[in-house]
Amino acid sequence: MSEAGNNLDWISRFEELGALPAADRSFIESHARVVQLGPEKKVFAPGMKPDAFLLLLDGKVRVQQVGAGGREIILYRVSGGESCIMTTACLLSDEEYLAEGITETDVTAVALVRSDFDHLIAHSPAFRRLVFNKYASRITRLMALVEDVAFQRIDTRLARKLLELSRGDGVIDITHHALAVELGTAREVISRQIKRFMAEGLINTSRGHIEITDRERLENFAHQA
Amino acid sequence: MSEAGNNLDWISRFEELGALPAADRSFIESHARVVQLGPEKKVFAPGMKPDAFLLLLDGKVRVQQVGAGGREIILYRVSGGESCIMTTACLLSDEEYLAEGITETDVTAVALVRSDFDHLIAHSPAFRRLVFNKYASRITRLMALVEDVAFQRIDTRLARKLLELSRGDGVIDITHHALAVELGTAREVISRQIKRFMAEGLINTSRGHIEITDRERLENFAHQA
DNA sequence: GCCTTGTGGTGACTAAGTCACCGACAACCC
DNA sequence: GGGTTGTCGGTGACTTAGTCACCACAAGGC
Repeated sequence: MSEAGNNLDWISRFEELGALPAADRSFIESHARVVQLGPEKKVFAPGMKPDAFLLLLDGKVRVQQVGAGGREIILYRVSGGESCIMTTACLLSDEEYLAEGITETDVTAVALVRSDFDHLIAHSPAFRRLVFNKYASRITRLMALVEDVAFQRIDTRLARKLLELSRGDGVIDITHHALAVELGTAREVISRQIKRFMAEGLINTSRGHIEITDRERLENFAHQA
Repeated sequence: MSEAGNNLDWISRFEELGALPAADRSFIESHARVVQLGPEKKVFAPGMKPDAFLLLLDGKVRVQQVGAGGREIILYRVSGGESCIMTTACLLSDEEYLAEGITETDVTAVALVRSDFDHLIAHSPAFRRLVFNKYASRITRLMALVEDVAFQRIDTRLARKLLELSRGDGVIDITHHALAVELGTAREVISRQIKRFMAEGLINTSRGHIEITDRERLENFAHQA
């Protein structure tokens, strides 16, 4: 974890921070630490307790859970401009992390130690809004995830995930294993489903690579039921 | 929804409210509405938006999601002394309810309209703590639920649920269908698992009734993996 | 008595997950 | 180049979970 200088102009890049009153902005500027991390680094792990509030400026962090049998599932991702609710939740309720957070890209974040976080929450309505708006909408997303896992067929879930991950050109670079982790299932299940999609002519695949060839029919799978 | 007088002494019954500074307490007393509801009433449903913050004084509300195929799963319960995060989340982020809330007993609650809620959040650190502590710990519970649904076998999950629901005497009055809703699975799956537990001598059952006869071995099922 | 509703039991089937293994291929070292 | 190693993906055989259709029985209303 390397530290960068404190006098970058990150605060203006971060739109919602830019909207804060001048007093809050200068409080943050003088108290926050800017932190940088490479890709595939662990930000936190189960059993740890957060010591600082984190605001992502740039990059992406995935938060995933590891089950008993070693299977994993991705709960959500935090990207530039957002804070991690897991961290906020644990800070607020003084609990341990249950999941792990892993950087997926180079990441730049702002860290505020607990006492500074408490001070801002207490004194800045704008900062409170910034923290709790995202926080709240993440809860509804988590509930939607429960429904997804409990009730949706995996062909539906895989089709959705492929569409979500595909860039405009319908190309995805990902392994079957990584897709299994996205959905919290087993690699073989993904492999077989991918084979079926390919037999149907919906996609083309090669090692570590998937190409959507019939987006329309794939969307039919995604939106069924 | 019937209204009771505003001058009950509910505020002292609610320990965490009792800890609030006098100014906050009197603000709540003068602005809050006390609401009473019978059992099995819908408090909110998917698509609605909350218009007031709710603090449960007495009773129990279950929050559950209905999936596409009509299957249901219970996300969590709110009981006396707690606020409903779903409501708080939707208030804070201006979103619609995704799940439904149903009273399980007679319920007494305190309702604070949005503007009064905002005022307290802004001006009372103690009220903020009260709201967000529970809020935060509920998030970690939701994540644990995701793991449970995604990775645990249903014999494990059922054993756990039976132990959780059993009173001290190991007696539970519940139908197979209701158990299926608790776990987000199908009634037949529960019926068969119950049959296996009975064949193993772990429980005794009759219509709408389950009795744990070998708690120790049932706990082995619950704690496996 | 009959009829309706709620409850749970069951067989036959499909879907999903597990286990064990294997082959293809890429990366790396020598 | 050849050899080793690790990742990636394919597959058969099996178990577990969920679905579908139907039936039997109990409780309560009429």
